Amino acid sequence: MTRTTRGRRREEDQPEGGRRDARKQRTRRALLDAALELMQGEQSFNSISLREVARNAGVVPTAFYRHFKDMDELGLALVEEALRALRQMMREARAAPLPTSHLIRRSVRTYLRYVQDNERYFQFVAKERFGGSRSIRLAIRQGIQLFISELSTDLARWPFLSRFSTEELQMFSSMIVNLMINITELLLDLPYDDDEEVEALSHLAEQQMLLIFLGTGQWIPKAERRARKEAKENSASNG
Amino acid sequence: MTRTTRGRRREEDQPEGGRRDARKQRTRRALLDAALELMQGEQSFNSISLREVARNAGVVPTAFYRHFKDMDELGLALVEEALRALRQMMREARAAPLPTSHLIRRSVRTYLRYVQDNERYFQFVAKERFGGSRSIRLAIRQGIQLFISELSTDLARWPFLSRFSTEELQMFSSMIVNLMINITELLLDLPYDDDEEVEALSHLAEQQMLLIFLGTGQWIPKAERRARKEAKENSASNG
DNA sequence: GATTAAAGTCAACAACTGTACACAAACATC
DNA sequence: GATGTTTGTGTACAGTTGTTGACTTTAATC
Repeated sequence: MTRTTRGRRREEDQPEGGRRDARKQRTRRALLDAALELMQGEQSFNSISLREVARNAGVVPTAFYRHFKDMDELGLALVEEALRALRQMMREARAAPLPTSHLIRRSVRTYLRYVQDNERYFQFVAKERFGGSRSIRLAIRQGIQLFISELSTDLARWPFLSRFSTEELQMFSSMIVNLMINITELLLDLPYDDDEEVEALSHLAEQQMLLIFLGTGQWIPKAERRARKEAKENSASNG
Repeated sequence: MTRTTRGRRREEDQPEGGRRDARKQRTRRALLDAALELMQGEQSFNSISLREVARNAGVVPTAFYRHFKDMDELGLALVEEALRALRQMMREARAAPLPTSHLIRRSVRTYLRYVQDNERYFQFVAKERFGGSRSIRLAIRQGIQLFISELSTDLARWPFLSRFSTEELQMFSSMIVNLMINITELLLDLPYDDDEEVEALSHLAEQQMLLIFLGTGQWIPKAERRARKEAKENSASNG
């Protein structure tokens, strides 16, 4: 007759395990999903109402407050979820490093596939990156910055990029990230997932990345640039 | 006693000249300005209300309908104004071509100055590029595409870029434009116009452009690439 | 100067919004 | 099994919204 849950008495044990909490998490999820759903259309985040979200989640408006004090708080939760998922993907990609052959090709495709699978989140982030409240914008910006930094440390391990300063690597990374953000936004604006169009976007992204890498090949590191300048001045004063 | 305007009787003459029309244009402007003003804060375009705009323009809500049938129509008018101003700037820049020395430096600075001077419009466009209604998004996208095309034809005149196909030039142009869009958005998000920060952004933009141009220097045109491949195949079959 | 058309005002409406409060049900804990 | 807490419901209220329709004022036209 005693429940299987009899064992755990102390509150510290599995504080998120009860039936009650499961229920709570379920409607919380429903609210988040409802918000994402509503943003699939023309609406932006601060044009959708608390009531609309509640209605779409199959819950009465006042229940909203049991989960979020504000719409803004819900918005931040969405940003957090989106960026966490992205970081997760990055970490996995790093754990199983691709062979250098066709590396760009593969990682671009993996990424775009991921965007398609999590379209709603990316839709949200794209809209709120500049349209959202200050706090939301900041959260997104920080997420992107983190992204850039991680890519930067990855690039540092590439032999033909090792001669650059972290500052320069950051610049390269930010260009690559911005490029991918741009491609992402093009992908999101496709009327429907047309495989041919996605293929074209992949190709475009690859080409653009290649161009940047070609650029880095010709880039003269800051340190060297200074050295050359000094050499030139010396030869001028000597001649 | 006869007014100085007595001369023009026919409606076809100067259809926009009357005192009445002047008044109309004035409140129309007030409405547009009010909308821009309201968007300076946290709000996005479809979260500001018709009444709010009218109130801010010092006019009763119903007067709005004498000028726009919709908020969406007002939004499109704003896009149109913003893009027209931008095209105007481009045309002037082309009419007085800069000397090639420090060309990048100068044009970047001219552009960023322009963004600062027309901050409200750029703020609006940045927010609505992905947050707005379908029609607004489309209008903005078309404007950007036009921008890319014009830059592309300009680049075609540069000697060291003349060997590329229009398709390739379009790609280079789109990268440069996207780069500048990114810089623009960074500029708009500065808490206040801090000259030092603006200077840093200018420098960043220059560096990034330079990297792209270095990349084009190494880029093998599609036509040549095919030729080389064939040559390789021939030497393989001959050897 | 009378007539006509346009630009703006006023009052009213039904619908929707965020939030407060008292309440019912479900569950955890003793 | 009684008690207290948590999660969701129901009702209510004061504000705001978009849009109508009838109105005044203002300027252009005959």
